[in-house]
Amino acid sequence: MPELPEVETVARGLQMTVAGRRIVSVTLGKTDFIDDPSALETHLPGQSIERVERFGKFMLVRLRKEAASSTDVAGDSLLVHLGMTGHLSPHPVSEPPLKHTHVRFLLDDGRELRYTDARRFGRMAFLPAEKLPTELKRFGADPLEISEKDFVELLQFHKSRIKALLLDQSALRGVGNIYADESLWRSRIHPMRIAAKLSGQDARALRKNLQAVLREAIALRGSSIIDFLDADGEPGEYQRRHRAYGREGKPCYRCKTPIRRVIVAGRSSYFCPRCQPVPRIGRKRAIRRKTVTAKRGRTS
DNA sequence: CTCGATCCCTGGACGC
DNA sequence: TGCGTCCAGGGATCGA
Repeated sequence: MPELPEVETVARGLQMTVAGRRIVSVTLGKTDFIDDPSALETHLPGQSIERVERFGKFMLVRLRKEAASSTDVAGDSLLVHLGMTGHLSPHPVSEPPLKHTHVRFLLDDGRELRYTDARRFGRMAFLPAEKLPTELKRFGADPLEISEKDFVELLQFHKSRIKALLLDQSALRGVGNIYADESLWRSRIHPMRIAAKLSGQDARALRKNLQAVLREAIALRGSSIIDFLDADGEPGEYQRRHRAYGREGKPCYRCKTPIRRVIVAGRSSYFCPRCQPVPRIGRKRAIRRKTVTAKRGRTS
């Protein structure tokens, strides 16, 4: 579940370990998660890794052609999404590849940058310089950089549930299920509240808490629930700090009320029913839905 | 615009 | 031990 803090951790690690290296060749395994596999084989060999950045939940590997005279001009890039189980890390070529290794970039120093992804929920795409700006415009603001004014307006203009909005990459880039739930718990906001109906005070608190949660998670190298390891293969520490996510039935850290789980925007959402009360409208809706699903037979 | 449902994919947890 | 089933979940897509 790499979200913003995990991807930031991996990107920083790769920046330290592979920036400046030249890609010698590309070896592909399964390619159904790659936009245009042959573009990787055609365009990557010979280019150098100028730097590795995070963009939302993507890693943006900025490349530089051998002959390029200046580093100011944006070059081609490789966009990598780790999905649920993706790993991107350098290994000595002598080391046998792990199971589910689908892409190997041979580097000019005798190492290989390997992409491993059991579930192949990740994505990889080569982006020529001229296509990068258009691609990046599909995404919303970085949650760590968005101003208070912009954040409050973003909420005002959306009638969706706040949880769905937080997860919407075209609204905010990088927030996933864990940090959405954690920031809502800290802000005492129920995940089903309508974004536009939140008070300005709630909206401002949510932004502050979201940013705090993300910064703290980055400082602890992210959460490693099951599948996530950073570029050095070290698990993150933030999962020990989770106050809502994954804690169904366990007591709320504030009020001891058991944490509950509901599905919002198709995702498990953990919240404290006492600290994060359901708004009146949401309550009516929830009851109506319950009646309907009871007739149909249920899913859990 | 926003919603839910469905699909993608594999491995871990759990029940028997 | 082994098998079947459920579940996790980001994102694309489709119909309501």
